[in-house]
Amino acid sequence: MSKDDRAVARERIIESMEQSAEVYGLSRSAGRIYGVLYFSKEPLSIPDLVEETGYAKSTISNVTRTLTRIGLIHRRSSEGGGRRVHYSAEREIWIILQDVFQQYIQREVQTTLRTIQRAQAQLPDDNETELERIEELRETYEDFQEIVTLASNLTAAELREALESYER
Amino acid sequence: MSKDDRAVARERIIESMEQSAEVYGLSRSAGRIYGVLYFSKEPLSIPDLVEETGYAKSTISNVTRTLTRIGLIHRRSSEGGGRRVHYSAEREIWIILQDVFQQYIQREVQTTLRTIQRAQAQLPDDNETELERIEELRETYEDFQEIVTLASNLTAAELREALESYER
DNA sequence: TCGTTTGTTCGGAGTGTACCGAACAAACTG
DNA sequence: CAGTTTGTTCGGTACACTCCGAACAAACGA
Repeated sequence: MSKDDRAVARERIIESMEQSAEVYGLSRSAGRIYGVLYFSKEPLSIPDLVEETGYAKSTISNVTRTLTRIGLIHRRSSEGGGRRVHYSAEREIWIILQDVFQQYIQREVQTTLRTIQRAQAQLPDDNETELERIEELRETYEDFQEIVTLASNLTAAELREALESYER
Repeated sequence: MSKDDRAVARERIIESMEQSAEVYGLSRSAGRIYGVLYFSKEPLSIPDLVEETGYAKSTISNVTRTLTRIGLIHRRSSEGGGRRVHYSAEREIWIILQDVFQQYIQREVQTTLRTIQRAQAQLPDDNETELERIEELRETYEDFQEIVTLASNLTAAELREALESYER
């Protein structure tokens, strides 16, 4: 109801975002900065963010760079065309997750799969435990790759529907 | 072909596992220990692992505990029933991933969702940007939760099939 | 032009984490 | 029973990471 209550609710959610940030391998400051931008009506400059978050200017500068690189926030040169830069949050969280998936998981699965395939190519089939293990791994990773590729072409709603409508 | 070549291939894959371990928030040593166990014909004791990996006994002890807790490896008291303990790798990687999902992602999504719902309950509807933002968030997280729940009941093959057979 | 504002870069302090070696507890083997 | 082997616990070191403040570069306004 009161302005205070709303601020408290907002603060709780931002704290939750700080925690989520850690899970995804980012710093707490990244979570807070994203959170503040998420709730802000208009894009914020670096001094604004310093004011809102209490972090040092340099911290804001560094964190906004990585957040921009990942795609969690967007960087806009202000209307005036001047040096001043404004940041806004990407609010389509599904898109963010897909990007993270693309960058981390998929890349990681792909390089692993390549390693496995190369290792396999170098080995003749003289039937040993090791070779079976490697073959096992390859199949699993091929499944992963396919799943990730397919999932990253769907929206959250579509993915949900795909799973809900699936009959075993 | 030669024993050496096979060792090199194995080493490459284990290095790749070290890297994957970091992505999943574990230490490099955890990746290597899992890798060695993955390729081992029979379960290994802590001294065996010291010999194979070069890590200190204490490191092996600590890391095996966390790996066991997560479910990546299994701990077996040896046949003799004595004090000696043997470890073997869980080779169904999909099961591992599901567990990690369950433990990290789902828990995190759930607590966030609870926070949002609580925040929402405290606020009346006096139509502000912030309220819309929170509502937006809630819907997204509800989708996530549903997706994660559904996916964690499927095997990799089933999930793959569900996605492949989905028509937009 | 000079002072002010904005953003980046750099070095450093504080903190957490991975790993090690030593000390210890528990069980086996002679 | 001593001596050995196995596993855990504890303190310490090395290293990476987060964040800060200061110095700097670039653009603005007087």
